[in-house]
Amino acid sequence: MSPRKAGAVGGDVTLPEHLVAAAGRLIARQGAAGLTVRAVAREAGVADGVLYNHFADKDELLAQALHAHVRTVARALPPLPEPGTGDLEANLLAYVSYGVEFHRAILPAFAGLPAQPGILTRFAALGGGPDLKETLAGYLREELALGRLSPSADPDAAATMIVGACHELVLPHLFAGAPAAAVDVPPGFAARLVATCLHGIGPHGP
Amino acid sequence: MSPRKAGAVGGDVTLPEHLVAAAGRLIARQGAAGLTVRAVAREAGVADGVLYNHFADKDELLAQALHAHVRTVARALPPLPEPGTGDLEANLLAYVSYGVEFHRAILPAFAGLPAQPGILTRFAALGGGPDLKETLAGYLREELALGRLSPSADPDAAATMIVGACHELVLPHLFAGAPAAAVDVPPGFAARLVATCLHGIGPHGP
DNA sequence: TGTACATCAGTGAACGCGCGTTCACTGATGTAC
DNA sequence: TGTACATCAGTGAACGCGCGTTCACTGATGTAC
Repeated sequence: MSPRKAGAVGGDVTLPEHLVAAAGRLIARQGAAGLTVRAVAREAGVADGVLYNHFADKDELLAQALHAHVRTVARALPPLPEPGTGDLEANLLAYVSYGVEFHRAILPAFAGLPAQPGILTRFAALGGGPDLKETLAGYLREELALGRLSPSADPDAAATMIVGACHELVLPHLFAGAPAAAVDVPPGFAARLVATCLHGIGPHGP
Repeated sequence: MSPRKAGAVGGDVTLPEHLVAAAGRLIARQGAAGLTVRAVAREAGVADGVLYNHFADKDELLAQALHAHVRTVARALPPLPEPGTGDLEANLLAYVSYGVEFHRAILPAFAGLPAQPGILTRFAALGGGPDLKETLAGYLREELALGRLSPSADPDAAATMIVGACHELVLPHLFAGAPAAAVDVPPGFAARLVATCLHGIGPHGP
């Protein structure tokens, strides 16, 4: 009852998993936008058409590979700080570092995808990725409730600015054609972002 | 010595200008990423191949159309405030409004283009677009020199956060497949961003 | 145990399509006489 | 002024290519006897 096995699928990995992993490697290397099903098949070492035995179409395979890629990246990052623990400034710094690293690894994979809405729709149907802005806003709301922030602090506005800054440090490189790995943040810049957010730039500040 | 005129080119507009304008209309409507040369020719009301009499290839035409689109958008926006004039908070608010409007109009046109580096390279060779982050940083540097900001204010960090927030308000819509026009910023959110940037969220703030 | 057969996931050549691009041809206009 | 010709930008059918997808075929494995 067992039919033949695919050429390059080894061990206890199923062929769909093998295909998702191969697509994920290509996504990490060159983004999801320009991928072809033949490139995925070659990377996986299997026949061109085999993906249609396990996935409805190319979009479904790439959406699953994107989802796996995002989870892989998130797993490799250090955990985010808990409200009320440790130094506030250090915690915000951790959020900024996390955001920059996360977007450095994630944005290149998504670059170009707005032109292919099918993949994004299926990716969203899989639950999408973690929402860093909402996570940070939640963290700030709790710190505010704990009295560790100014009573007039605005968690949503602050989270939008901090996460936006993380985007801003990565995005221009994508549009300049630079490789994703070339993104480097000047030493101390994250600390300057945190200090600006904590103390403000207005004339009444310290 | 005058050969025939293109079908739909009227008045004193040259055919290259007519093609760039047609491509610009399509870019404003649906972005540059999925455009085909046939769609541009149909929009312009001319033959498919005529663009190759005036442009090296598709990338050159689209890069010029993008450049024209960006200039058109920038012309339609109100001028940015000058350092040392008017109310500081109102000036920052003007920068935020400008940034949101600018990105709302510009980002959809560029969505998907990182997958087509040729267009971006040619666009950059045309001088690219205005660098809002650098413009805002320059403004803040002058306000700092005029003593209208805290002496410890960090213009680059603040500009990165403010422009990043403008991106952040527009980008998620692009990745959710929403039409560009659907981007709406909650009333007063720009003011909250400015207040957060001016006064900070730290426990020592007001 | 050994042999013949049935199963069905994997295979990869082929299909249809849309793309960017080319180029032989068209025809409106200026020139020559 | 009227007629014949030369010019050359515009035209659009056709080309070559790569894509996503299909499907008749292959062959390793389990089953029957």
